[in-house]
Amino acid sequence: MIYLEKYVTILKQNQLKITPQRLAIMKYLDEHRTHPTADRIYIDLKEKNPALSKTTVYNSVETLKEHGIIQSLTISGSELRYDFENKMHHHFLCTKCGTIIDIDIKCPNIGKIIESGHNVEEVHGYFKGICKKCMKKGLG
Amino acid sequence: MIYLEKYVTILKQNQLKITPQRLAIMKYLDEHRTHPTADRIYIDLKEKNPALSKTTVYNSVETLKEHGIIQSLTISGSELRYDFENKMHHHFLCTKCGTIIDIDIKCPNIGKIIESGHNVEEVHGYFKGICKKCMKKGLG
DNA sequence: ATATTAAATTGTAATGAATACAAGTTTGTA
DNA sequence: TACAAACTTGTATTCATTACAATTTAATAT
Repeated sequence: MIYLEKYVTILKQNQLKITPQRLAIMKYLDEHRTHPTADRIYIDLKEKNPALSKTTVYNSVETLKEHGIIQSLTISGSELRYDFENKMHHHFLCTKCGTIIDIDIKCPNIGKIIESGHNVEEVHGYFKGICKKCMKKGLG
Repeated sequence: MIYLEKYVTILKQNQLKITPQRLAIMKYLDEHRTHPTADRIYIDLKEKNPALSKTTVYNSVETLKEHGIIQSLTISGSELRYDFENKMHHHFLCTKCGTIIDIDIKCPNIGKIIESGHNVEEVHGYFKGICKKCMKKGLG
């Protein structure tokens, strides 16, 4: 379990208890950068750990999010998705293949909003359209 | 009903049938720039028109959205919200009072994404934090 | 005007993501 | 080793949204 040290350290830094469930969820999110839903995480992790509860997954991702360890996306509308990458970046949802692509840009408008008196805590940039791959396939 | 001409024109331009329900929904959205949910629209319009069906509201806002007459937001996560303003702008959700404020800025990053080969159809910029009013009240 | 037909509306039932809750278990510490 | 707080589990709900079939209405042609 030495390879889980990374996640143990993060949980300790956040004064969160180290549980096998949280470690499994963090490892899963770290290794699956596909912006999965809580339900997807649950289904996949349940295979190796049948005792896992859906509530645990929902609670865990919420806790990890509250501590800024992971971030959540609402780009697809009907469900929350999670991303182990917690630095600011944008997302592109392909309406053909459903893939969510990371867009590594920062929003240059935050300054203006802060200047106008609001306190900005989260920034989300979502683009929707047809991705490069689908365009090349002639699906555009 | 002369004051509904504006919405009649929009529906005609989009080759959509002119129904009292659609007119009422468009008028409501035009006059309530609070980014209401379909359910909010339903509850409020049902008062004057008890025969209104929830399904009609959900169908109508979806149709209006498909035609680009209105736009939808997923900023609050658990529900879809609608906005009569269809030009590109961003939104700020205050986590204290729940207000969604329009932010009249355009995203300067779209060009880069198009250059990289994706076809961009929708752009959403969401900011979350504590709004100016709540900050002044000392709620920050 | 009237008939026609495609489109829209209605109401109920079903789905699916997320949450509430109470009981039991585990973690970290004393 | 004992303890309290935190975490996990499973079930039962909630709530937004969708599916669907029957009915009604709007726009067009007669």
